Amino acid sequence: MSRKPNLKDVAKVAGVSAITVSRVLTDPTKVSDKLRNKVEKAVHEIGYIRNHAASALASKKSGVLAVIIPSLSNIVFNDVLQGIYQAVKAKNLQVLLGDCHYSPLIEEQLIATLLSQSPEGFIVTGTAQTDYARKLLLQADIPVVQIMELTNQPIDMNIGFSHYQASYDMTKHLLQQGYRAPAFVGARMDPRTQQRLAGFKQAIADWPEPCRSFIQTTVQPSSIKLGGQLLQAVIAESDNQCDAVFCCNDDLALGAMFESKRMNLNVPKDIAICGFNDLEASALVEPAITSVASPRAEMGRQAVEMLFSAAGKGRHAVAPVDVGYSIMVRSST
Amino acid sequence: MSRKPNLKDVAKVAGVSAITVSRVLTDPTKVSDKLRNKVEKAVHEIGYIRNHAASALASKKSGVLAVIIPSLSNIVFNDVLQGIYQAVKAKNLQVLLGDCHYSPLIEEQLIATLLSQSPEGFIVTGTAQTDYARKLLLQADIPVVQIMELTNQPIDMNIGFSHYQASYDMTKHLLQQGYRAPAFVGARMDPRTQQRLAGFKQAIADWPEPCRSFIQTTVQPSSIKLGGQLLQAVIAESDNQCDAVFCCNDDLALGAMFESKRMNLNVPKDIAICGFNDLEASALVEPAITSVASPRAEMGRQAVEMLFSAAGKGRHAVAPVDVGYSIMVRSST
DNA sequence: AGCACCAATGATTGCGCAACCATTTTGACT
DNA sequence: AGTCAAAATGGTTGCGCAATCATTGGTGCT
Repeated sequence: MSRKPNLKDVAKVAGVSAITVSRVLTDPTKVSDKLRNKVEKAVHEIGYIRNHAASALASKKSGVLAVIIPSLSNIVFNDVLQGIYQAVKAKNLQVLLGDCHYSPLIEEQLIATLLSQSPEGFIVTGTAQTDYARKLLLQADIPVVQIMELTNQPIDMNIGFSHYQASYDMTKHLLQQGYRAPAFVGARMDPRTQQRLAGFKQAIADWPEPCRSFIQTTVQPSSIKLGGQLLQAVIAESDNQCDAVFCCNDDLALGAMFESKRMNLNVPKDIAICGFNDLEASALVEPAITSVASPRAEMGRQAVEMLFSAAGKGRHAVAPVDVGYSIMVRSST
Repeated sequence: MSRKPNLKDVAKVAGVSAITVSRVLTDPTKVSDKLRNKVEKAVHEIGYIRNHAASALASKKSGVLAVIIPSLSNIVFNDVLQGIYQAVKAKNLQVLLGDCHYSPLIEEQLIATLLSQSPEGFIVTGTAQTDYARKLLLQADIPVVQIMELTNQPIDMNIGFSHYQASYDMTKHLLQQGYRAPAFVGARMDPRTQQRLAGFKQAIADWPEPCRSFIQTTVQPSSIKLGGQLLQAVIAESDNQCDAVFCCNDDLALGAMFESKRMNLNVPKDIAICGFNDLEASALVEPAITSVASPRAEMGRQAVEMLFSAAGKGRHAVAPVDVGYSIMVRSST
């Protein structure tokens, strides 16, 4: 046999009908032990592997879960992915992963492409999908979960936490520690970073005593190195007045921390540094960096569970889930 | 229209035949401008998305690339993945990603599962596949690339570099710097880590002058924290004799570096520290950490290219590729 | 033994698309 | 205008499987 074996070939070898072979592969309990053994032997003997395309076409089940994240290089989404893969392992699912590079337009194209695989569920990051992307997702009639942030107008289901509120709390923490000239340092400036910036501004505005504040942002992607550069920039721009730096993520914060060492600045005396995401390194550098922790893997896991409990129940089958966050106060502030 | 639109629905709206719509989607140059415009308008209007299962079944092309990595949490494989995704973007391919958690048995199951999707190519990490996994891959009659390491018996194609040689060179560097009691610190102990350990041992053995060496390993997964613990352990075990620590990766090296600060050890005077993989942080901590750099994203990119240039050419269409490495000497040694 | 009922198995059919081949239209040339 | 080749378009069919319904065989009961 040169071509790939199909169900009929197995059936012939096993001396049963094709549909019986199919049943052995999908639900062995439906077949008697005798036939099942014969079939399994035949399958192994000729190395039969089911044709997924035909199976998906006939059954209208693709066994595929579509996931779009904004970046493969940002370790934050890796944690979420790990949770997703862990939850998916038990179920009979394959993950189709797309990286939209923080672009809603690329995301839209990816959604169209991934939808062509008839995924049984869709996980997208954030809430900034284009109108057409939303339309496609709604039309697909599959459960959709938007993760990472919370929104009032979810496409379907939603799990995340408030970056605005977390940032507000962190800024308040800085002010409570006595810092009166905090700076917000942001890179990439994706929607979640902007929400963090908004929380920072509001916390400053709400503070009863007078205080100054500085803002230094760039659309460049985050990196540790960039954190050092932005620290330099904000110190220069503030004319040495700023006494605390709230970095929009821990990569920048680590970079700022390393740079402050080089500049012989004492953290937290000369300047406080805090970040966001609570990467492992943040807790282990000296001084350890105050950061915002959130249960990312758990969020990924729950997103998958939501997809499953929502299957066939129409839109908004599961209420939005706020996974919360914690301000991990450490010696850097 | 409640059910999902299909080719015929689009054809009706556009006033053409179904096959014309199909052509617009697969090769627009085969259709006149007039019809193409009509079709594209209709597609967008009703939000048509091609059914991939049917397409794959009819055309015998799945448009899928299977990739297996040992860990999603190890940032090293992220770099490779990025390269893969970048290379795949241009081609009309989707990536099916599997995480085998460093287990050949899970890998074997994953290979079987992913093969059912009729991938047009397969990328696996390392060279430690089980015999049955190798058989399945060979039988599938698709191009296969083993990445990360080099091997004399590749399943098909192979791209990577010698972890043994890199480790040998790094150890030699330590000895040349005058350290005479280096320790190798390893976690996870996957095949590549073992190759690094072997390189370390050989370099010690080959060194003309007498020197001591220490080895501290664990099968626990790597982490920054673990790096600190292993540093403590190796110092204790060597009775304070060891003067250099070669960590099997940069996570451990960073942890060792942070820990050495806490222990008030001067790096590199009291103790040298070096790592492997050259993560961004390694170059930016103070003192910067000597490490082994390799072109990981480029490796991923090239692996995809190899799959393509090999398509239809049978086994070993492309010779093994050694992407090499560089010892990044920094102030920690 | 006879009956009812359920489990096990089989035959037919259609999922949605692209390959293949047939037909029509276009346009380049005499 | 007429001819022919090439380009554009359409009709029919089958990819391999599982849903559906039909049939067979077995079991427990009176």
